[in-house]
Amino acid sequence: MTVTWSNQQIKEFRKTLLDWYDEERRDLPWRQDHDPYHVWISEIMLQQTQVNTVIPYYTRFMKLFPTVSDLANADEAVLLKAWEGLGYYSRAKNLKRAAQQIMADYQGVFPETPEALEDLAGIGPYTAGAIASIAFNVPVPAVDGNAFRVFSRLMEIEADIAKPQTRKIFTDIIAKVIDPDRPGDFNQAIMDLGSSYMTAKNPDPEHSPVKAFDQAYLDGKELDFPVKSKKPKPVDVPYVGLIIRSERGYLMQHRGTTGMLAGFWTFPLIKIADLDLGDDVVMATELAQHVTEYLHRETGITAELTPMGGRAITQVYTHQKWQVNLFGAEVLAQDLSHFPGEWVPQSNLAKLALPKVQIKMMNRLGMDPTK
DNA sequence: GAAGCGTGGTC
DNA sequence: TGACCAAGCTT
Repeated sequence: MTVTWSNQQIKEFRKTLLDWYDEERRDLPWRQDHDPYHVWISEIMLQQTQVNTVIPYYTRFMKLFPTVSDLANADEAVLLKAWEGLGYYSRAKNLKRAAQQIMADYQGVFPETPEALEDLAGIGPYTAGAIASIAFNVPVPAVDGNAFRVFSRLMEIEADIAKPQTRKIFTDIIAKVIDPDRPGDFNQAIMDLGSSYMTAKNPDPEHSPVKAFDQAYLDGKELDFPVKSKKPKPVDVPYVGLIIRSERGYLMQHRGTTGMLAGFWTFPLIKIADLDLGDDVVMATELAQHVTEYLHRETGITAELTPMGGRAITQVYTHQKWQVNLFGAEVLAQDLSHFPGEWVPQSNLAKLALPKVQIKMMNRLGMDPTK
């Protein structure tokens, strides 16, 4: 059963949490001030991404784009390159869109209310709450995975946190518990707690500053919370990857503006299901013939494709697991009329924004993706 | 409201 | 190796 707290308990919890935070808060690059631009960029980078991963990206990003104005005017290719390796690349594109909104609608000055913040591209309920509370001291919850985990344990809340409607339950509870005088510190303290004593795996509730408030721990049920339904595992998707080299460089494909890895460049990737091979099991040599015809149809290139051997390159995403089988050929360069790609000299490859699967293909060839 | 969207770390 | 997990948002 969900525990409820008295007003007295709420006050004691706030003091205990904030006293601990004042002593133990992590010193992070984006915590040097409360500039909304700094808070915003860090919060977007931290979505589904760990602190240690974000730190070097954040530092580089601030040198490249020091202000909202710089970001609004950013070159999209430079922006994607700065985000390369962080994943969820729509975050980067939304950052630029939101920066343009701030310049156009607010003369470059950040709006302060959660409602106005949520109207900016890429800012949802969590990020709006984080910016409003941390940068502007607005007493609103910032309900992220940490808040779900911490409060589900403190109060033994059994609602499934994987379900969208569960957010309201937590938002309402945290709205009552949040410290009205220090909402930003309160929200950040919950996050620090969630990434130290109250982690998902191997938590240490025994030494937590708020263990007296942790009902799940007191009942010996720390790991029973949060309740979270499972997601299906990613499905296998077989691909062919083409290593086509000419005197003008490698054949590279631009992945368009929507869907997986939008805006990125890779060696041409063909979903084997798109080759319409029927249900028969296809041998590598036979597959090579089909791909050769496909390549000719799409690019006009005539090439004698050879399977490159070795295991398929594997790339796991949230919903798919790509298995990329490599085929290669040396050809004479020709103009690519309607194919969305270009010949790229090896010396220019590193200037493009390259996703991990492309890095892995290059590594297989013994190429250095950084030059 | 479910599904799509990346990558790196951990056990 | 597989199965989660990590400061979610958009459609």
